[in-house]
Amino acid sequence: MSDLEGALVPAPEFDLALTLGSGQVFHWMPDGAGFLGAIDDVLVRVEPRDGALLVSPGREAALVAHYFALDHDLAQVRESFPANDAALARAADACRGMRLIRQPLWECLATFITSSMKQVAHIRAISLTLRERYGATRTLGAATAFAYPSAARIAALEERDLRDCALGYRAANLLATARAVASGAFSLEAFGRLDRAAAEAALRALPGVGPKVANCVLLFGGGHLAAFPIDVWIERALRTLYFPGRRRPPAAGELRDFAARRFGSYGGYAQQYLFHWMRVASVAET
DNA sequence: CTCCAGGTTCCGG
DNA sequence: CCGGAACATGGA
Repeated sequence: MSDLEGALVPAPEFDLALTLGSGQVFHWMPDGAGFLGAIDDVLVRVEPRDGALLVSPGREAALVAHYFALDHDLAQVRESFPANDAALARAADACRGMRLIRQPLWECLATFITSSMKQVAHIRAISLTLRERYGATRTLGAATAFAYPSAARIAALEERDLRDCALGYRAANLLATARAVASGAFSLEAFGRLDRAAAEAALRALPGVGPKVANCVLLFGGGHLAAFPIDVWIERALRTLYFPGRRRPPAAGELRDFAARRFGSYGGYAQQYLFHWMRVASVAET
C-alpha cells in the first residue's frame, strides 16, 4: 500500500466489505483496511474512509463510482418494498450499505456459469485459478492481480484445460459459451440494448445458463434491478417467510411469479437482502 | 463416509 | 408445467 493518497470518492450509505462479501462477485482480496481487485482490466485498491472511498492513485474515480453503483438511491429502493413486510425490512436493515454492483458482462456471465452447485469458497477458487492461468497480469504499485480471461482466450482452450481448473461438468458449458461470445453468435453489445425479457431469453439459449444464472447476469451484469435469481437459499427464505407450514412447498414457477408480483422494480435488491440475511442466520446457528 | 453447495439438462408423467 | 436423476468437486 502506498503512502500516496489517491482520490476520495463520496460514498454515503456504502458498506464495501458487506457488498464484496455478499456473493455477487468473487475475486476481491482483503488488503489491510481495504480491498484489491480488478474492475474489468484495471487493478484497483479501495478503502472505506468515513463516508467516502479512497481509491488507489492513478485510478479513475468515475470507474469506481460506476462499478460500485454509488448512484443507486437506496432509500428509494427500501421505499419500493411492500410496506407490511417486516421480514424484508429486517433483512434490508441488516444489509444497510450493501449495493448491487455493475459487473462487466462477460466475466459476470462466465463466473455464474461456473457457480452452479458450488459453494461461494469454491467459486472464488475457480475464479482465481482461471485468472491466474489465463487472465492478463495487472500491477498496482507492488501488488499483482489478474483480469478475468477474455471470451476469446477461453474459447481458444480445450475442455481438458478447464477441467484442470476444477470446473467439473461446468467446463463444457463455459467453453461453449465462450465460443458463442467470441464468435459473435452471442453479442455482448447487442445484449445491452435488449429489454429484460429478450435479454433473459438470449442468455437462456447459452449452455449452462438456466433461470437462476440468467437472472444473476441480468441483475449483476445487465443492470436489470427487477431480476430475481432464485437459488436454494432464496427458495428456503421465500418458503419459510411467505409460505409457512404448507404441506407441499410451492414449485419453482409459483415462487417466480410470487417474487415478481411482490417485490417489484427493485426485486433484485430484495433478493440480495434476503439472500444475505438467510446465509448470516445459517452461519449463526452453527 | 455421507451430505451439500448462489443449477442445468434431460426425461417420463 | 412438474418432479427425479445425473452431473464433478471439495469442505464440513
